[in-house]
Amino acid sequence: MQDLDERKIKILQAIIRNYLETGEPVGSRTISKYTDLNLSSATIRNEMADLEELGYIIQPHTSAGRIPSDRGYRLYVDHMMEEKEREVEEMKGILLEKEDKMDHLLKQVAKVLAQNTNYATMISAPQIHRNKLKFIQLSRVDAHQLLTVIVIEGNVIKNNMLTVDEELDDETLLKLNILLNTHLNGLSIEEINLSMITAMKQQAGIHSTIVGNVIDTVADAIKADEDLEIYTSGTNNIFKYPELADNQKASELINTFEEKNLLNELVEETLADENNTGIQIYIGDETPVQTMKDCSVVTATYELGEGMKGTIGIIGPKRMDYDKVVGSLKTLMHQLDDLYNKRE
Amino acid sequence: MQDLDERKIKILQAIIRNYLETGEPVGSRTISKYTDLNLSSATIRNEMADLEELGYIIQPHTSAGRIPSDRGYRLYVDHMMEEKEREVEEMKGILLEKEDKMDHLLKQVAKVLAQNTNYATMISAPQIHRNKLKFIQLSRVDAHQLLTVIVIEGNVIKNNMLTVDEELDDETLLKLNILLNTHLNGLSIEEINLSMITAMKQQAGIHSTIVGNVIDTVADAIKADEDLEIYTSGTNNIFKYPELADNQKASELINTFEEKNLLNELVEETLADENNTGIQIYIGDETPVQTMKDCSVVTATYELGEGMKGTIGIIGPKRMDYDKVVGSLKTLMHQLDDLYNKRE
DNA sequence: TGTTAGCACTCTTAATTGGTGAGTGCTAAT
DNA sequence: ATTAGCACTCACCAATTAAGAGTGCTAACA
Repeated sequence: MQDLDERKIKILQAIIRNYLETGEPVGSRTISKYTDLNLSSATIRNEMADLEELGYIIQPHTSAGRIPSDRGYRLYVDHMMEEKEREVEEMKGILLEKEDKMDHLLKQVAKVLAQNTNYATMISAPQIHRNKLKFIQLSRVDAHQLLTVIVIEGNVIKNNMLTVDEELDDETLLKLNILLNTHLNGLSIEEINLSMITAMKQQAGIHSTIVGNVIDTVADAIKADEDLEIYTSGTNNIFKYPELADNQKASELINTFEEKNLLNELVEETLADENNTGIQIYIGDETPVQTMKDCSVVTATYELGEGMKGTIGIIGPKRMDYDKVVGSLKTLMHQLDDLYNKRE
Repeated sequence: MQDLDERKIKILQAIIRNYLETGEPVGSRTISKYTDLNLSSATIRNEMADLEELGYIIQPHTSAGRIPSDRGYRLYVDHMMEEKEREVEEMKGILLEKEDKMDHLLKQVAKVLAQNTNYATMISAPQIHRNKLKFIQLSRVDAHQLLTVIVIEGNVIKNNMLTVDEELDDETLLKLNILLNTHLNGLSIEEINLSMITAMKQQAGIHSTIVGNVIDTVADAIKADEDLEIYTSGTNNIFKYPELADNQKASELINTFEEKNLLNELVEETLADENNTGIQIYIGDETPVQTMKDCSVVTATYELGEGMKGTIGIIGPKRMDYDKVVGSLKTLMHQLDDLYNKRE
């Protein structure tokens, strides 16, 4: 950056802005008119030659205009971007509708964001970090079927249906419930050890199998949360950008969005980076997901309180409208905050 | 069909078989060698001219070979197909793993089927027709939070967390539970009428708000089941077939798979048709989903007992390997049957 | 009468060519 | 330091050509 004077920066900025709009290589004459520098195309050409040597722009072939390199984009998003005010009223309306089921909410967010930006989006369900058991309940649904309900901190609810051989009367059921709750409440999965389990089984007497089953269910419930849920939307938006729309790339990208576990790295990388304002930008090769090396990825971390953090990602071409995307994400994060405060 | 003699049928069959493999228009010389008819290409040409006149095959342009028309495909799947034995061992293994959560199972089925066939697949969650309430339970999770658990016939479980102002002691809770269950058990949503609700609220006294909330939850729970869940997999398989892989079509198809509600028609159409062996084939324009008019769609109805019916669909190019697909679907349906019997 | 060989014809596909225009790099003049 | 001017490059497009596959038709044949 120190190797760039004022004028070079202005020119680079103009090149990037123009390329973001058109997607075509931009030539010296265009810049000469587009900027208020009042320089001839020849001068611009000289400057552009410098910029190319410094690695900020690239010539796709000998006599074409220039396009920004990854390094150029990086400089742009780091220093030259001006965040515009975003109009996300539409988002507001939709989001604030009554949406009490988490998965619906997340799907909705992904969808609205995709429609709003015209890029592909993903959102990961909040990860519960302190997986403590809050509540267990065993109920008899009919003669041989028991329903296990488990509530984890953060009000995440898991169910399981259990088929049992023996018939249980109300009193036994109550006893089992008390047994389970007194022993397990407030514990995390690591804190439930074998001796505790044997003790409980002993107290349960002939119903020890049930206790065993319930504990399995608890284990499952907490484990199931580890392979985190990811929702995506607007994947077909990639077809709007010719540089991503060729069969090879499109197929790979679509596949990445379908096999959502391929997005895990993205989520983890985003969550790992703590020292940021909440928004990160990966340009081209910087991305943690290989198949997206021709894209740019903008991610944000959202938090719904109690340490429930999740990741939102927007995936588009390198020439994505960074200002707009960052703006939208920021607005969205505020709205999620509001939503959480209302919900509690 | 009556207008086709033995030889014409053999030739048509050969054309279709060959085209299914190669995807290229097939010429007279190829057929002359491919079949055991021992006819020269000239004779074949004459026959092909006839077949074209009858509408079973098409010439993409004046001097190319022939490809099957929709009508040709139709004749093929109706009469000329020979179902081969399918090797679906892989499927067997994966499916029979412990999968107690319905949505996991369905995702798994879609995925395995997609890998097995190399086409895009979809599966709809079984629709519960008789939506009767089986069980309701209100539990106190902490001071101001109540957990509502609702079990519907077919062991579908729904939860909702309820925030209440008043604190409830155990006894009141028990009373409310008894109140709710005695009134509502075994009822379908249509059977819950206003007078019943007022009666319950009256009995609940100061806790009538809670009763109201619970009933809302019940309504939601049953309603949520109506916009049926659909899972898809292998959408990027469409890129393997050039005739579907151009940007326009691919984008539309991907979008159809993402906006799963666009697949509803397919599910409904399949479920509506009762008088079949369980497998239906839609060729080209026959499909109920407009965006798939360049595809063929093979659907099957599966049943998990208690009238819980769902639909499996395979979407691919018209030149899909019908034998294989039908075989796979049949095997799969048997396996689902087995699975159900084991689970109960 | 059904089958076949032969041939002219059609049409797609791929490779080649030439022209055009956008854009560059360099030089010399300002 | 800036700019005008000019030769040069290269992608893009359209037109041309050649090759190859496949057809339809006719005439000969069994």
